Amino acid sequence: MHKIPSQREIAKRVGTSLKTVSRVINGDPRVKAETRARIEAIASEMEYAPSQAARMMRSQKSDVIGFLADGFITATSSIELIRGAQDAAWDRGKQMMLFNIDHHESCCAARAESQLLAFRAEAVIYATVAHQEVTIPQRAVPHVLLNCYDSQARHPCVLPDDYQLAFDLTSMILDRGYRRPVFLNLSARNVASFLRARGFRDAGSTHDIDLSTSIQTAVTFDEDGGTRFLADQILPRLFAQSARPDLILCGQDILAMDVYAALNQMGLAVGEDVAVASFDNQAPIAHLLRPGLSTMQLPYYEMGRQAMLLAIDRPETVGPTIRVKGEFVARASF
Amino acid sequence: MHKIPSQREIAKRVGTSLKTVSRVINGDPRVKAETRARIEAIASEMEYAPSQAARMMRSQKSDVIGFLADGFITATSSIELIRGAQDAAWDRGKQMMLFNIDHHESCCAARAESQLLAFRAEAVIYATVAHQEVTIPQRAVPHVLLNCYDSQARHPCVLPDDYQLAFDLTSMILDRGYRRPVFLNLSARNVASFLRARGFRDAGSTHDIDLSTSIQTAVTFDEDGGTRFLADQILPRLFAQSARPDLILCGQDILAMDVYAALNQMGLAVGEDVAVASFDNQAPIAHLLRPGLSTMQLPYYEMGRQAMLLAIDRPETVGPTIRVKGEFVARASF
DNA sequence: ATGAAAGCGCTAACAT
DNA sequence: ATGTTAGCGCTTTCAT
Repeated sequence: MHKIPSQREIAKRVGTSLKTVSRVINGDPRVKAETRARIEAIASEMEYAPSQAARMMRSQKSDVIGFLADGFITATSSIELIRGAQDAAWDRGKQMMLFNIDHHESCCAARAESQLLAFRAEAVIYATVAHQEVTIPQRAVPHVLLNCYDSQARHPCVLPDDYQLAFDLTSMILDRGYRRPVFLNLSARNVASFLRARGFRDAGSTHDIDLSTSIQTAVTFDEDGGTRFLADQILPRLFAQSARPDLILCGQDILAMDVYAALNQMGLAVGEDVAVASFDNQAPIAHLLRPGLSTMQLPYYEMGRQAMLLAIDRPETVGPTIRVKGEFVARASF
Repeated sequence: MHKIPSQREIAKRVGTSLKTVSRVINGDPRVKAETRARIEAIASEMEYAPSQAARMMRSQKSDVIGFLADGFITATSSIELIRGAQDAAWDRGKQMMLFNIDHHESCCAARAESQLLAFRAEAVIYATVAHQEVTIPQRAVPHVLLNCYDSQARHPCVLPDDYQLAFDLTSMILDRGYRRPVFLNLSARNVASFLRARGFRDAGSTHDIDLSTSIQTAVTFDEDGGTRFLADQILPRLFAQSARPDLILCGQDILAMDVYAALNQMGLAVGEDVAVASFDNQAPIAHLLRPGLSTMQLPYYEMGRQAMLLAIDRPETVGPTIRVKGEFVARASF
């Protein structure tokens, strides 16, 4: 276990002043090339590494950005948010500190907050697993909301453009000639679902097709809070009608899994008898379903990046709402 | 944007010495109750928050543990590792710093390392997505390996007990009366798969059943590095034999998805005509398959915790290998 | 191009 | 029970 030397110790060994060493370490050009080389050699030999603590203290800036992930991080989505933010922080020479918090246990959030205060975090990103409204009061430290928005717009925020995602995907569907798409949406309690339903409907209007009756909620919650999908109840009903759907649009990839199963059970071949499309939360599922599921990928990585850039560049407390578009990933189901 | 006061400023307002304030902040009991109350009141009124930077500098300890996540964090498994470590750090008053690195881009790992040095991290956890062997030389900062082990055992490590997982699951299968289980394993390049195959076989031996010919590799990699499962090729062959399998054990939940599909296609009802069991990587899949998939859950959360505890409590560089057992999650497929 | 001095906020060590 | 002093490692400011 080796003790990391200080600039003073390097200065002593090199026979120069502390300040000159500091200049070299910080890449200040006003040092004679020869002196610089000597110092660099010795520093590296002594395995010098600057002390962030001392730097923070003296310069009064921490280069730390906090990331509060609210709700248990289990979904792939949240990881993409984190990765995007992490990479952006990294690019800008900032250090991101991650905390999993549970909004419902206030003690937990409070501890995270005091940690971030102790590190003098310059900004905080508050991210939720689902696109939702939250209530975050104004704070001393600027906050950026990620995948959520404040009820009173007190903070800048970065959101998936769910309306546009649905609008674009539906337009693509109609452009390819499908005429009777049905949207199996997630719970309408959900902001994303609400926006997507509107995007779906509006894209229909643009093509002179009334899709307002082609939207169904295909998920319920059982007593113990578990999610249940209803594809196997809804689809047989739909296909019993005279005008059968030609495409099933699923609110989530995992719902698509159920839709595939239900369609198979009904003797329908996905991609041939009926097309399926979805919104992408879980790449591995979309990839492994057969035929591969064509999905509108949510821009979580990019959202994470944007949030971090806002956090770094906009010290103001209020700010813009950024909506990020998705990217369509074509596979074989549609 | 409020400037956080220092202990000195509080001392001035209260009319006491700096050190007394320090005592109160740090919960030192040797302060008159009355003085303590006054200081606490003022501190809270001034919104005092201790400076971690100053603390680190003076006390020469950082309370920071680094977490290097090698390979892109996409799998649910990695998040559980991170959550476990995070929670343990938290409980012990440590701060965890997370970095995603890509082993193949050395620049990236180097940057993470210098960051951790700058923060004077007390230990580093190096975690991989897959259970594998790695080569990590001895370092100045103690390393704990998580989900991987050093080729020369130079570091303590925490691993899933894949052998035991398979042994226990297989024993359970045989105890319940199944006599012809088949193990559709992942690639044998994989350490976990290798160990599980042995556990499967040995559990068979314990029951006087030879399972050594009941193990098949059910995954290949296509040119572009994508994974392909072979359930639909393997299963029909197996079921064409006179002695049909009575249970399919899958190396991964996502493979089980394919197995369900293949069995359905063959007109076999999972849970009735044939049982299915699996090793759990992706809870949502296991939960949503119908019937629900019974899986041996990998102990990622617990592994993360253990690794963090090792990192905190064992400053030595070398150390033990900890193998963590899984927990069986019963659903309806077996 | 180089250096000296001060001080960031805190705590360890040692008084009183 | 409380206070004084010194110094952690660095950067800022001001000299030379």
